[in-house]
Amino acid sequence: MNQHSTLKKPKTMTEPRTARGKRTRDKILQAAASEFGSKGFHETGITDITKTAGVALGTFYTYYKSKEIVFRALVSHMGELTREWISTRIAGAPDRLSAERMGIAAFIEFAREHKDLYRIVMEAQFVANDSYVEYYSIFAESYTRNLADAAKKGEIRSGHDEERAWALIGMSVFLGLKYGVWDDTRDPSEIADAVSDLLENGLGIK
Amino acid sequence: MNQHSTLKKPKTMTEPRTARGKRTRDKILQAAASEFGSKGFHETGITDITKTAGVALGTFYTYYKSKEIVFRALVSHMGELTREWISTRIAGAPDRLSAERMGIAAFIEFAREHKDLYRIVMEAQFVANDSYVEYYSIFAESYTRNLADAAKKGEIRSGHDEERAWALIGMSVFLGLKYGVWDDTRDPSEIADAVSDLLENGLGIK
Amino acid sequence: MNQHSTLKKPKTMTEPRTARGKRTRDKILQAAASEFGSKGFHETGITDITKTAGVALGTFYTYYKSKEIVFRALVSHMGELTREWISTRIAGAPDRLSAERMGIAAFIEFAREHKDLYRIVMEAQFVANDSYVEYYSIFAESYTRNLADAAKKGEIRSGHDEERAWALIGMSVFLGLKYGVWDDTRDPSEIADAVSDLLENGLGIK
Amino acid sequence: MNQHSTLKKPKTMTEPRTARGKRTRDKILQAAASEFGSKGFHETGITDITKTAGVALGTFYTYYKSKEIVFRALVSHMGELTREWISTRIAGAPDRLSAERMGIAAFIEFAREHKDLYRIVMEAQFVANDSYVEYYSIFAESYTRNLADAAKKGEIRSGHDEERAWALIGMSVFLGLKYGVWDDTRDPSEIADAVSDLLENGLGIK
DNA sequence: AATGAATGAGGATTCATTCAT
DNA sequence: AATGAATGAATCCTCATTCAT
Repeated sequence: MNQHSTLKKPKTMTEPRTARGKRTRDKILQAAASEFGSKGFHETGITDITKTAGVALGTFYTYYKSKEIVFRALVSHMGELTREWISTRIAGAPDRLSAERMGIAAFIEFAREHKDLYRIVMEAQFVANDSYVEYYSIFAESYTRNLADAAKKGEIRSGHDEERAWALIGMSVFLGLKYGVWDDTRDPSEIADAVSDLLENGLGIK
Repeated sequence: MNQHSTLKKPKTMTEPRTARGKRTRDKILQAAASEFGSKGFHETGITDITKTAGVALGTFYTYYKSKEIVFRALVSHMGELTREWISTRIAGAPDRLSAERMGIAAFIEFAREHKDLYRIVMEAQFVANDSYVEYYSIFAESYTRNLADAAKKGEIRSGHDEERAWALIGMSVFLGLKYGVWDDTRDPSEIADAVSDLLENGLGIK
Repeated sequence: MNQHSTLKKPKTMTEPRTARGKRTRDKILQAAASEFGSKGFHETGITDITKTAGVALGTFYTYYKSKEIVFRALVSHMGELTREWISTRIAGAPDRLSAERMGIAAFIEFAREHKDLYRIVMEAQFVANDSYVEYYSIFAESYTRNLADAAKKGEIRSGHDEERAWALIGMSVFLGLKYGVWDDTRDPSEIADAVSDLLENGLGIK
Repeated sequence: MNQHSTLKKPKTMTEPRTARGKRTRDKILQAAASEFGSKGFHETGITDITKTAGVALGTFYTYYKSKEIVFRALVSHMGELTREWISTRIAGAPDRLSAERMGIAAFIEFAREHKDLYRIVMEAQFVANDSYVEYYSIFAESYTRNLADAAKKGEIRSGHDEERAWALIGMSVFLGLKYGVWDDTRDPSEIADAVSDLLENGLGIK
């Protein structure tokens, strides 16, 4: 895409070389997460971020080339966080079906604990769509693999794994939105149980 | 029809009084759908809309008080369209299970035919969140009712209908995104079939 | 001023030819007075005027070439009104000194009764300065004449009449503003009496 | 110093923190005075101001929240300037009558030297009426006190001081307008002398 | 590394006026 | 004469980004 393999000055972008620098860069990232999360990308100004971070306006650009760049950083940071969160919580699952139930509860809890970050991911669709696609694609791939493995082990019915993976992800995402973000009065594991039957046995009679 | 009887002074907003007026207002709405859909709310300027509509800049404001207002109009317009689309397509379903399968296919087709409008609805979350919540809440309510009715009739297993409804909506939405918007090479009914087994029988063995 | 003795179409400006027309033109002028008077020239839109007048937007331009034109019409209309009002009220004055006292009271009353029009005249300074200058110049001239006559008759001390005229006008205008527009709780003739001594005897002792 | 502790979010308005900042803010204020003064509030664009000030458009908003805000700043700035100017010039007056004569001359001179600022104050009536009222009210109060004191000392006839104060202010303002702004060919002190007799002895004979 | 002043492209909205009916 | 739809120039203000200190 770079037509002229430009020699543009490499900007002032710096990986922080000092501990102080690292701290500052971190404060900014935290602040960005909080501001983007609560006000959204477009309603958040760089000054909102720097004010929250307690640094001067210009300092922002010492660590991030642009507003969009921090946003992207946040999204991939989120990806890692989510995966960690979920995998930690389903680690002890005896089989895939239990893992699914635990995963749903974990997802709702995650959404509830990290409403802000949850929002950031969704907004990525409109700010940095490639990050968004990537985020869910990584998810879907590993999900697909898990289903395939489980099917092979005979823990679940075999089927079209990719499609099932996307379907299940959509389920979790919306349950996270509804019972994590919008209505956080219900007990997550209660929801998980409620949907559990659907997962295990489907809608069909018998 | 006045959704949010805001007390702001009514400005000069007018329902078109002539046929010509109605035509113009419609051209603008169409143009807005197309522009918002392809570029997103924030990247779309009023001039983009009016250029596409083939009217002068000021004409926009003869029919819509603000950029956000058209956007909202579009979202609720979408709500109606989607519900019509789906209900038309599952009209002949013999039972709920078939209706679900047909509904998924219909959803994917809808997303594919109306990629732009699909995007608008999702972006509503960040531009007019109340419209977004309303959009899905209406959906969920009728979905919940349908499940309850079907359960009563013995067509499906009985269960927690609201939770199942949200889960199923999430499923459809993501399948629409994945196989309608992002990857439109697959046959929608093929996808519907693929997920059908999950719906009917769940993941559990036997 | 017309450099090319232009053949520009004479616009659609019409002296109303029908009684209905006259009525309409008048409703518009009344409405303009009321709107300009209460909201000021810049805050008043043509639509405010036509709405108040109960006619359609376009109708305005059937009778007045522009917003500024009505405003000017109003200012000169005002000039006549004021002069009438004052002269009526000091008609029976036995001498200039009495006339002055009565004139001040009349001025305050006028300002109070016609707060809106009073405001229009003052705003003329910034919208149609020539009208404003003319308005006061006409006033000042006749005032000057009156003083000269009175001095000749021996009713008042002789002096520099033009300067005195402007001074006295300023006095009235500010008293009208203060005790007519801003604070209308005081009795106008009481104010006139209060200032009367100043006029008659000046500030000097004896 | 916060006059109207409005509850609006404080935006990013900043008192300049550097000397350079102070200089810039001042250039802008000067430019605003000159532009508003010559073209009036509504005919002056922010770009007119910044061009005259020799800064970029955005810089304006670094120092003033809005067009109206600078205008108000100017009006109160004017209040101080006028009071200083006058009080300096009548400082040596042996008594109130002399002070009055000198005050009138000073006022005319001030209007002549600061035509622009003079205009701004008058326009305040239509742009920021509260500033206008305040401007003259402060004036009237101190004027009233001065008259009362002088009367007590026996320097002038005693009378209704508030009313006299407003009358005298009106006189000065109009003389300033007529012989300061509109017609600046006459000698101010000549005018003052001309009106002096009116002030000292009134219109009455003997 | 940190600061905050300066920049100016960009965009939404208003409104006097015109014109076709 | 009356209407109201259509026009588009004009303008205020925002905010990401740069730069001198």
